[in-house]
Amino acid sequence: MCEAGAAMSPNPQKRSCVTETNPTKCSFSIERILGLDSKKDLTSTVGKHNRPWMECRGVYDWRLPLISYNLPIQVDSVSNLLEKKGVSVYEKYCDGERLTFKRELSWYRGRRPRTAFSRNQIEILENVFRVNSYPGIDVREELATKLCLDEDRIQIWFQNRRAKLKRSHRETQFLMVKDSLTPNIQE
Amino acid sequence: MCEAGAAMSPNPQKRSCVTETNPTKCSFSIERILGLDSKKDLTSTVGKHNRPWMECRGVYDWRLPLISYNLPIQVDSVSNLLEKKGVSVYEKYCDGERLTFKRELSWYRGRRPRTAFSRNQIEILENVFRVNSYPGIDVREELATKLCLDEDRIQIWFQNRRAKLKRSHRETQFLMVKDSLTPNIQE
DNA sequence: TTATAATGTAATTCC
DNA sequence: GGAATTACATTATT
Repeated sequence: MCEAGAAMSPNPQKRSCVTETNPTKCSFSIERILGLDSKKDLTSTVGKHNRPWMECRGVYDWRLPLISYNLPIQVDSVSNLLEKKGVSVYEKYCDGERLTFKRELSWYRGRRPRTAFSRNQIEILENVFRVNSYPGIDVREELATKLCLDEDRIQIWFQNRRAKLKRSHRETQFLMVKDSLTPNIQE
Repeated sequence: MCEAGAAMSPNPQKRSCVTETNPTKCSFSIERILGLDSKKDLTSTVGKHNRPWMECRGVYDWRLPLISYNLPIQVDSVSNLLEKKGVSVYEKYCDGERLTFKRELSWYRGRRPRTAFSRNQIEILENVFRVNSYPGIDVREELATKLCLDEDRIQIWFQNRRAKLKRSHRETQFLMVKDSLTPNIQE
């Protein structure tokens, strides 16, 4: 998660840095003491969240059958598979062979199914957002009750909504600056 | 994160629901929606902390120019209001009147750019964490030197890491209790 | 393809 | 230092 876009944030560190070059070659021996060279098992203890939608069956079972068919496609990577035309999401769940694939499979298993807000839900959320984009826990709970949503969904919605607003502001400002800095050559 | 408050309660959403019926007939109290009942003055603490990235210019100035773009406005209604009154962006920063407004602004004015730790940094931090999740100032300083990070980042990282660990423990316990209380009817 | 729900986590604030 | 909450970057779904 952190290494993907590592060039994103400007890191004002200007000391001589051994971070990327040779981390195992530090003069002090923390790495050795801690056995830094051992294979990493950092993923074992992380990412365990409460995901009730994974447990339940029946109406709440959003997952697709795991052992129905065999995927007749050979792919080298999950991304290839994902981008392959004609391969439905349903089929993707059914391959149990490849490691990367399994990893991705479990990944799919662990993600909450995307919530599709109804029109009215959106309408109310937007109305509240216009007045207060940072509703407290009480308002969120009340909204959750009224809208038949988890409070978590409310909170996430407001977070995403704030990000969207900020994005739009940024774009607006960018365009304004761009326009103001661009002399109108046409005339 | 997203586990605030009611994160532990799997909400089956079976309550009586007004979502589709009458969205405009909500019984929210104005004060609560507006967040006026629990509004705290966060502005009094602004500037109380040491935030060198706010002061410096040049290479350390991660911010975009205050004027023209990267408008740190979130509440569009207020923003529109001010702009209609001819208040410039810079003036908005200096506005000492509106608490909610300053609250929004303070986040943008003084927020440190998100640090993207490298893979090696994370690896070392995780290794240290396994051995000691409460490193003293000496270890933190040593880590900071070796990893080319501010000691502050180290401290925050361990703080967040402890929170993460605690979260995972809590969720594991929750699942265990839930499982033990759920008789396996399928046998 | 786009919009946005969901995720992980660094950063902030208050206690 | 912990709890809660936020912004931010990113992923994945529709």
